[in-house]
Amino acid sequence: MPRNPDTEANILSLAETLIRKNGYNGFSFRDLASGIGVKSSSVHYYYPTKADLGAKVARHYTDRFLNALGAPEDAPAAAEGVIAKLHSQFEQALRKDGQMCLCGILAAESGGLPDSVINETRAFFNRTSAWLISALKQTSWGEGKTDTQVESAAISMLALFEGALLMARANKNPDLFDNIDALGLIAR
Amino acid sequence: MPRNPDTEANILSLAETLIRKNGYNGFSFRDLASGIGVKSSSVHYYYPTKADLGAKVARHYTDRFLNALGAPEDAPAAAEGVIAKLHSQFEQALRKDGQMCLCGILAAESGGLPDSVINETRAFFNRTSAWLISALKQTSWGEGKTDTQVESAAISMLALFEGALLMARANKNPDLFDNIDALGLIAR
DNA sequence: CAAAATTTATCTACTGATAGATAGATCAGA
DNA sequence: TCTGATCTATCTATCAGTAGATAAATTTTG
Repeated sequence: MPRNPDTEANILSLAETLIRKNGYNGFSFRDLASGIGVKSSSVHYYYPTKADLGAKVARHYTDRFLNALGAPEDAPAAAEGVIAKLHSQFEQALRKDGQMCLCGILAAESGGLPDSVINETRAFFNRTSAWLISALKQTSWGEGKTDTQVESAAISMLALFEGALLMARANKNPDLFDNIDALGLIAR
Repeated sequence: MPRNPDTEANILSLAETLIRKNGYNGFSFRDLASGIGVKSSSVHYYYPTKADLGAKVARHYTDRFLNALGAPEDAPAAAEGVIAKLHSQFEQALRKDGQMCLCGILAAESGGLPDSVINETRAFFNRTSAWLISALKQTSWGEGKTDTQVESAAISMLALFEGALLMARANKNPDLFDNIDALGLIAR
């Protein structure tokens, strides 16, 4: 039996997959353990509690998501490009076998989650909308718009993408995600 | 111990509340039983399996939602009015102690739900978007628009509302739902 | 109408499976 | 030999679901 130095990372990765498929209440330490070939006590060794694991999965997901977006200053100069960038970022989540955005599903379940998990979920939306607001302000569309207008567009855009993921998933129809009208949100 | 003839309805109602708070995997027959003051076996008496109960909760919710919308022919004549009607319908869900749309949370969890529950969830989106498409086609905004354009706007609108509910809930900030820009989706 | 049969609604008590979590042993490598 | 990582074994609590009893209400029948 060779040692596997990647156990910790494997747990985190599988936990993300399972949460995005079934939600926080839809997986167990035993699922993780059997999925990567260890015992459930070994999972507890790296992540003492489920809340601890959930919070770290969310943090990891958020960091990766924002890292892929890059610095707001490097965002496309046209608002259409900013939208396209965010769109493709969310679309990757969906195409990778019909998965929800991790924080979308956590937000839906947030009524009964441990505080640490909710806090990380909130951080995802805060950080992503901050990126979007910065990126949109730099575009020519953003010129002459008030802060309130830009913020409203940013939040609406995030909501639109999250909701479209939700519906595409329920309908088992990823194409639905491509047919949404995000450009309408910057039509005025 | 007086008999309670409303047990069946009480179960359905509490099940809806609990699903909207914690999700399908976040409540148990025992939660229902203790919540309404019977034993869990009595819950099984009315709803043999959890899948059965889940599907009936979803069906009941969808019927109530569409009934409140009324016939598409009776929808407001202006597209702005149609949007306002749908908006207020979703807002009620949120204001009634920060709850998600039932089918929104079921859609998020749909990767691991029984087929009967998924089917009812899908029916909610199909029926609601059908209403919205019919209602929008009657408006002056709908004149001259192609079927594809109207359908895209309708689906985008539903997605926007569902996603905004999600975010408002995660942020424990219902006001977020009021600041979204649904009118942008009919700006062109 | 009144007795008998049936149905309805609830209970107690239980099953096998699974949940998250913990204690203590073991084993490999520095 | 000490430390990190994994194991076996177990705990308590809870899960969905079932069996069988029971009391009351209802329906059927003589």
